[in-house]
Amino acid sequence: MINDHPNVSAATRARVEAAIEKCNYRPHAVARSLATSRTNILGMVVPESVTKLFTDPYFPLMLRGATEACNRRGYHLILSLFTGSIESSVMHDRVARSGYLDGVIAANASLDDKLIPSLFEEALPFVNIGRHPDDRVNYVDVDNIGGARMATEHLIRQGHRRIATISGPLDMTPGQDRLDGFREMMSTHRLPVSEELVAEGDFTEAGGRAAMMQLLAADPTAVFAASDSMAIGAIKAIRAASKQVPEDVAVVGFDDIPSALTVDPELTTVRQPIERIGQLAVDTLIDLIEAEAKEGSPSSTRRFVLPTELVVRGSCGSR
Amino acid sequence: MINDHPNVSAATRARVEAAIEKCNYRPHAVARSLATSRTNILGMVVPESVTKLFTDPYFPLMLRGATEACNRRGYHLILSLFTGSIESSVMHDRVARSGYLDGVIAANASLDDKLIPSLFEEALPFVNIGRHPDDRVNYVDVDNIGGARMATEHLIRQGHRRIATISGPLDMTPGQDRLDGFREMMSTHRLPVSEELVAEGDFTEAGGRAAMMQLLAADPTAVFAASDSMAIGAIKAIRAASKQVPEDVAVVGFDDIPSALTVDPELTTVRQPIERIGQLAVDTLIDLIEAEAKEGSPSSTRRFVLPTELVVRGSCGSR
DNA sequence: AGCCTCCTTGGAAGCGCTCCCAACCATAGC
DNA sequence: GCTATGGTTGGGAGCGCTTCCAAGGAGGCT
Repeated sequence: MINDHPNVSAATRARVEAAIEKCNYRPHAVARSLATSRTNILGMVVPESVTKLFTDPYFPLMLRGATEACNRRGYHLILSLFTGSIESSVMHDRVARSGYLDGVIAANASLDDKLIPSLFEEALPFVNIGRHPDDRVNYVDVDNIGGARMATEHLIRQGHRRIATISGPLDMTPGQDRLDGFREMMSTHRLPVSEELVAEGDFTEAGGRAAMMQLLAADPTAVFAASDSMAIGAIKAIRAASKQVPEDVAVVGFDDIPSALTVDPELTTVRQPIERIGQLAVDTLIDLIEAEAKEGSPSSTRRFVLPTELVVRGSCGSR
Repeated sequence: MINDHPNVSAATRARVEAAIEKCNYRPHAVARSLATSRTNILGMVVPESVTKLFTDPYFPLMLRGATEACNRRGYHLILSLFTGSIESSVMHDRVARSGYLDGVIAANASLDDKLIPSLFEEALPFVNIGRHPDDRVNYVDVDNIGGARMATEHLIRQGHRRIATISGPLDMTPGQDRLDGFREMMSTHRLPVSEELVAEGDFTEAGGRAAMMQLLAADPTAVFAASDSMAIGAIKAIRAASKQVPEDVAVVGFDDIPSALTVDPELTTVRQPIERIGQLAVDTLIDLIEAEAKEGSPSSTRRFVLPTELVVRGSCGSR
């Protein structure tokens, strides 16, 4: 009875522990898993649409938060990137039915991603990163709408009227929400948003650059980019058009990735607690798994929306 | 006999497969693992000294290569970042003795890292990323010395004589090797390398910037940075000192990360096949595991050194 | 037609652990 | 001194798979 059983005498315990020490014994995790039907392994699943963004600093940071929580709570993390070369139904099966996973974190599964239905089918506990309309889905998200509102309002307060936005992909909820927040705040201030002031990016620097080149035709005095990578791309496009940031065009980003501090001028941005998201997703998932094990039935849905915060630096012209 | 047994009649096989289909049956991976003592799970271990570099694009790319190979060959990958908050002996144990891993990839374990001895002790097959002097260690590396030589030689050919370098951390082999390559090529051309022309960085952009600020005192006409992130930092420091790249100071980096193309001017750099490293490490590890399972004894040591390639762009002044 | 061989198939053991239950011992109460 | 009680310990079943072996069946040979 290695497992902290309450009714073992201290003497026996000591004797056993001495023996363990002597033989250098380790319990065999696989055998234990078979007996308990628990593996202490979680899956982190990155859908194909998101894998290409994997080099954005967002993912490493989120992953670092997730692994930190796993380390702290004694779990392992299997990383599954859907890499296109394998059919995604195979990957879904491998994740949902591998038998190795106690639970899964879905990294920004889009609303129509088939991953989530197959997770339900296998009754595998999971937490999505990013909101999801199905009310059985547990998720951890950040206040994208609020953040986008703050960013937009800040630009409006600076006196800007012709404000453009580079949205994220509109099939991803953060892309959608940040655009919604922008539109709402513009409309609150009765500022029109003509279609030439909106360009869809893909969260990458190259995409931001391309979108900005297009937006420059509309001659905005400010731009709200839905990610820092895109904001950095936008700054480059603005410079390439021989304009100054922030004098000619003010720029605000979203994420507060490390390089927001290393661009010139430093990027005004909406900070989201990226590592915290990974941590919280893992902690929530483990709580879910352990509650289910204890109570025997799936526990109530858990949802967290972390606050975002405007960080004012040089790129918006207010410093 | 689900497992491709040779002596099963076609009819029986078909019947069994129909039943499998009908009951929606999946073999229980954990039970199978217990019986075969194979899990098809690999570990990717990132030592503490390297975890802080985890947001550099290098790791996501390498990881993407590694997961691609795992997907292709039907393995899973457990990601272990040593996050300081947990004592590293505990982490070593959790990796080497978890019982879940068929093998391990050590991501740039430094020469004195205790991870490698504990892997030997458990007789767990492993592949290190980066060379290792112990001749029992399998590894995958890139030709860091050759790459550094090419970069340096290119600058010399451009007519530079006073060439500085920003090295990586000298307790990591790539840091050491790239500095060696630089020194060798300088010495080949009988160019002195005074100590004021060498600054140690930490592979980060901030570190590169700080190192460059220091080097500017020595007034070099060119600088070889041992990573692109550091090169980007260096460019910023050069600009901050009101100098031009490449006119006043030519810059060459190392890695060819995606943002080498998005800096202005585009970065001349030494390309290393980052995703390929991850892939090759996984493929080698799996080969090792499967050979060992077949032949019963540890197979011979495998070592790969991938070539590097100079990519000439704008930052070195030759275009 | 009988026998041998090879192919096929079903069954049992075992992987190393947990969990449960029954047996045990010691102590205390009557 | 005997039973009741509670705390302790050892043993057996079972988790779901693989692997090995023996029994059964079909076909070919003499």
